[in-house]
Amino acid sequence: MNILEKITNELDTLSKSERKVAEVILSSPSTVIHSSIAALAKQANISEPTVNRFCRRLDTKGYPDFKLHLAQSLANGTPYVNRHVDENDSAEEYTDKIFESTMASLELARKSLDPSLINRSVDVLTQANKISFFGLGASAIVAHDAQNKFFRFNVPVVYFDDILMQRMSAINSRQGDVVIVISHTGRTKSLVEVASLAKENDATVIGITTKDTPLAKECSIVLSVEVAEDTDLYMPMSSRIAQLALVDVLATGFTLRRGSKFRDNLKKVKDSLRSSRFERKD
Amino acid sequence: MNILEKITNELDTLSKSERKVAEVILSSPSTVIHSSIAALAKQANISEPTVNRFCRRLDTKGYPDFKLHLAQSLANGTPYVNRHVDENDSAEEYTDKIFESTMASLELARKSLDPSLINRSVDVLTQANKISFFGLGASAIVAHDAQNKFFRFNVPVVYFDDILMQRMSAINSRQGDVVIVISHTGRTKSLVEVASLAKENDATVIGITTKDTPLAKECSIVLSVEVAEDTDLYMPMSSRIAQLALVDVLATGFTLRRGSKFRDNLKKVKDSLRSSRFERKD
DNA sequence: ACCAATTATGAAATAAAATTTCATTTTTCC
DNA sequence: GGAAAAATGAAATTTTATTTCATAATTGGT
Repeated sequence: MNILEKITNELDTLSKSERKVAEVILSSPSTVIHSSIAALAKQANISEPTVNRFCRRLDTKGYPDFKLHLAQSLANGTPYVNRHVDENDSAEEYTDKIFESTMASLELARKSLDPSLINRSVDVLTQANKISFFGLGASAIVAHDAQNKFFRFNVPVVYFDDILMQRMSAINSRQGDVVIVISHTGRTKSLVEVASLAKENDATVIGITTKDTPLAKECSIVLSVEVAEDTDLYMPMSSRIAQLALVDVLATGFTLRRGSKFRDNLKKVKDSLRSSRFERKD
Repeated sequence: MNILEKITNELDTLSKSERKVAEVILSSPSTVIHSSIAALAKQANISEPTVNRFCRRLDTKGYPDFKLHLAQSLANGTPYVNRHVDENDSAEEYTDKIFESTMASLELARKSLDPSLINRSVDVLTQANKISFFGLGASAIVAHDAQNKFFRFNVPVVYFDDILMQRMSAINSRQGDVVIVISHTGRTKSLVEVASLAKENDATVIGITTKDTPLAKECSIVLSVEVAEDTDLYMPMSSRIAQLALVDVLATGFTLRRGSKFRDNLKKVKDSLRSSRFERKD
């Protein structure tokens, strides 16, 4: 949707003269939005009709419409997109790219989440006798984090990143227990089995995973987190951050549901750490 | 700066006819950016020069320039900002707020990072004999995640979230070892001590923390991650996500520095997981 | 390497859009 | 109530964008 990206993408479908136009625009887009078609044509050393044709090729109605699109792309910097890290990127470049991809993933994840399912999950969680978080690999970190949050709520909560412990725990679960299984791929065999075991033992199984996967099929509630393909460079990156944000959402929902008195309690938990820290001398 | 806000603000300094223009624009700004001055004039039941005067009153150069500003205001609706979760928020509302705050934090964190320090950190990491990640509480999760990433690089890497193990490990460190200490507050006493011990034993200490804190003072390199105040509702939320993104950046820097052959290796690590997963039937 | 066919390009003409000028109307304030 | 000031729109002008069409460049076939 971003016109600047589009120009970059279509660069090789353009004719020679049109490419000249593209280059002038890419090199200083902010100047162009204040130029007339004549000025731009002169800058690029080509004729006005060429500029016009260039605009049309990018699916805009003409030059003024193109400028509108360009202005929108320029507004607010660039919206977050997945830009791939490149072999020769400087530290600044790959830092920017990673952060931007992460933000783009969060944006996408947010859009793909179904609030009514979040609501149901929070319902179930607030009424749980016991909450278990299971994950492996990168998702283990998310489970770990979830435990760190939920244990503050003074609810029995466990987290396991060990297959055997997960199995044992799943088998011991019963009605009223909530098991949250985290897996980006939704295809990790042992986790699918754990989910299945927990379900057989009447626990409510919430899956933080991708929809339409073997794991998703075993869950009572599927919180599907969509993440752009191939953002990750052979390591889980964006997916786990989206999952963590989702855990934040669940924890927040939980505290809201419990009311203000409960939140005072959280403050106490936080304050209890004070003695372990150096004073701030403000 | 936002032209729509500006119109609203200046509404009472406008003349009667100009106000008609303002109302038409405010009621459907997205239509206006595709209208000519004549169309807009007709819509508002006033003449074209009035539209032009209206534009000038808003400090734009004329109608086309005004449309440009309008288009920019419309782009990207709302930039990511910290919006506080409210007592009575619906699931959808607090979900959006959490995700947006997270994105806002990432944006801020990115801006506050110094690429040259990232570069130096990557330098040090690629030459390390051993890498240790230490954190407690929410930062333990970040350390855990970092281990999960760096162990793929086939470098000796450890992670501890236990004070005693951290101390012992720090005391055993030596020249060529890199110790990464993670703490958002930078004031956790035991972690500051661990950093100090590691430093005394000639390890390079990298702190992922807030600058100008007791921990920062003990570090050879401080990667300071700025996070907006009081985003967090008695729990660390945004801070740890920004730290995780930073870990991604370091890991990415590491792989880039090591060249393409190294990346083939990563692929192998990833592929090794295949047998533990259900096949995808695409 | 040549020549038709296709495609790309720009000069000039045309059309569209925006702005200025100026006469008329409306409002303000004594 | 009426002169001065401000607001408004019709028409003229200017600026800007688009279309048309003739020419030039490129491509693909032999």
